[in-house]
Amino acid sequence: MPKTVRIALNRPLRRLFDYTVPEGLALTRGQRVQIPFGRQQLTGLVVEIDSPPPEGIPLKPVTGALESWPALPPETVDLLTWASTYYQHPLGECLFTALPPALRKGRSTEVARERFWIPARSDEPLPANAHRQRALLEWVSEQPAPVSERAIRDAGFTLAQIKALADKGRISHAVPATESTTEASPVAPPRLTPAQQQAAEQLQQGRTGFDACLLYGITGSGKTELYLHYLKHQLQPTDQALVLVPEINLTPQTVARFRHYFGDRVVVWHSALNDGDRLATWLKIRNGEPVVLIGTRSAVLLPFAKLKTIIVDEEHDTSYKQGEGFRYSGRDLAVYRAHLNECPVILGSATPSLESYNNALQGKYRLVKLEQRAKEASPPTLKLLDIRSRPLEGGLSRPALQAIRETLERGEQALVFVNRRGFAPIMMCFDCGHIVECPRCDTRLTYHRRDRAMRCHHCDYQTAATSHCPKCQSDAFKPVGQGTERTEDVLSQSLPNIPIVRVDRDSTQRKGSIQAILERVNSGAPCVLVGTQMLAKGHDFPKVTLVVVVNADGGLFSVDFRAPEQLIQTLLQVSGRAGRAERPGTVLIQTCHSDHPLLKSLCNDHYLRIADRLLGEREANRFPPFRHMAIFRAEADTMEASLGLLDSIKPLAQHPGIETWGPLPAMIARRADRHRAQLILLSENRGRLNATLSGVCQALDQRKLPARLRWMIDVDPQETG
DNA sequence: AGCACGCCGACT
DNA sequence: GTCGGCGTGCTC
Repeated sequence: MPKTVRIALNRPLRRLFDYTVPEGLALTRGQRVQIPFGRQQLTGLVVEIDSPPPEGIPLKPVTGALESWPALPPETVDLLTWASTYYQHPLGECLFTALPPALRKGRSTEVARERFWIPARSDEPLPANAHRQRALLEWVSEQPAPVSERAIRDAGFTLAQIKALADKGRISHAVPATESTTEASPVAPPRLTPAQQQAAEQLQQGRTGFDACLLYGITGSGKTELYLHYLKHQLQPTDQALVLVPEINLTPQTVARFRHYFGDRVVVWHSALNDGDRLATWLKIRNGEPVVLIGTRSAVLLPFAKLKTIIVDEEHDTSYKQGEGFRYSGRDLAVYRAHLNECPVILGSATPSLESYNNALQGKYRLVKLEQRAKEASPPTLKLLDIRSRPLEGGLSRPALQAIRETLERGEQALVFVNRRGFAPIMMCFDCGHIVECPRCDTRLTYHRRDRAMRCHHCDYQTAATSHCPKCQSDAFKPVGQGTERTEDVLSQSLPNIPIVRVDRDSTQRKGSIQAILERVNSGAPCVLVGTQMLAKGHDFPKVTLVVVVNADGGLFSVDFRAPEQLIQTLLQVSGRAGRAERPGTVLIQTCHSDHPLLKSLCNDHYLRIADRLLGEREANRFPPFRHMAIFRAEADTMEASLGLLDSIKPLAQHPGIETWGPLPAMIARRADRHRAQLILLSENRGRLNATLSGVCQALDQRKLPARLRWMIDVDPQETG
């Protein structure tokens, strides 16, 4: 009987395929193989060896292995197998996300692997006319060994010349020095303030093996120093470490800070890497080189061989949750990975997610607090500015504008936070009441005055702006509401000679432009920053002493149960930009609801007290984290089709201990001409919820659905609209 | 997801 | 007559 293996493919199939193993081929779990599939040749991953062969199906043999070693080590396969079940996403697609693009489609690791050469002891003569080969040999002998092939070619030699010398045995392969990723010179850990020192000691007092810590450190308390200090103390020379950061925080400054302490050990992983860099970095990780990897969400899936510490910075950040396809949470997988590896994980934030904070309260995570700013400056003072029946210009009230003026007169900088880009979120006719909508979505078009365009922020639709109402031709056709462009314009008019710097997705599209902007701002001249969410994340503006929040009311009455948490987090994060240097900061929050308890507590309480209250509300309503949530989403050409599909699966989901809500149309019911609906599942019991999801998936897989009717599952959804 | 097969409409 | 639209079914 020939041996058989079970193979996962990079296809949206919730099943595996069995193959026989040809005589003499040894396969292990996690190995890449070439296999015949229908009439195509595909790359697969071995997930089970010596699996019992299925009855009555003639098996094809594996064509061959792509490497002699497993591309994914056992721990990584375990992680992704668990994730596949937890998030109800096909195993093959999960596993393949842990491979760099080049390896997903059967490219060889050998071609891509950087070769190194050293001169060899051989006296085989070179032909008299081979002067390039002679020159190459001489050049290689002069370089510190081993010399990378890249360097040889950069020095003006060709692959043919290298090969000719290698064939004559005059040069030979060398194992690349793994020492290339050690610290250039030992640097002492960063100096800590007494408060940081105390927190550092608590971090280090974790039990051996798995240990999860929630580091609550207010903005400006110096969490990054703590991470650096911790890694310096914790990491052995051969260990690997993973530092997860939100995309926007992965700046050259952050990397430079880590490089200062860890030199060439620091390696980055983010969406802007090209396929070549991705493969090279992936191989480093896989080869067990002792890197300190700073990466975004997907870095948690890399095939670390010697992972000994994980840090998740800004753990509350919603961008850790993948919003499509394999909808995993980078933060939650980090914690599970620490479990598998029996290593510590630190979740850091000034505004911890209610999920993590609850875990800390339950004793699942240790809570370490750092509640003092590192520099002398005291925390910013928050003030509510009620704007009911106050005249506004570009969204700014007189007192707010006056405060900005005074800040500038003191030679300091101000930051204005507006939560929408563009000029105005709505264009409305004051004669007929017409509002311009997206033809493909149930949304309003945003007016972008800079390029005279109307744009949908939910699909790629865009059209030229008109000066008259497109319906009744009236010229009483006006922008309504605030966008960053409008606030920028008003500030330019009110504050002539003062630079107004807008920071949003539109103004920072060019690569590196945000860096240029930040450098200019931090050079220190008085200026006003106007921007969205982007400004609230990661960047420090030492000269900013005033933050104005144009409108805080958006999140106060939202239907999304996470809205209050996210409002508070955003406001505190943007507040944290103020007064980072010696000068204390002020935060003015414009609102029409200055007596709203949530906003009042924002000014009076510290974050954990607010979090306690919000958790209380979540508990009273049996929302996560007090029950587990999953959403079935459907989209189709009609709402009837979407709702119909969800209606038909609802009985399958109605098990004891599972509550279902809906199906209901999504908050934006039509998006890019697709009609979307959702069915929400809630349960106290994670296992039962998961089993229910599995059952419904199986039933749906067996059903033949029209091609244009799509469904998906979102476990632990971030957006419930 | 691919890819093939198959069955109808509108072109040289 | 055949080129090509995309509906359906299958992949160990």
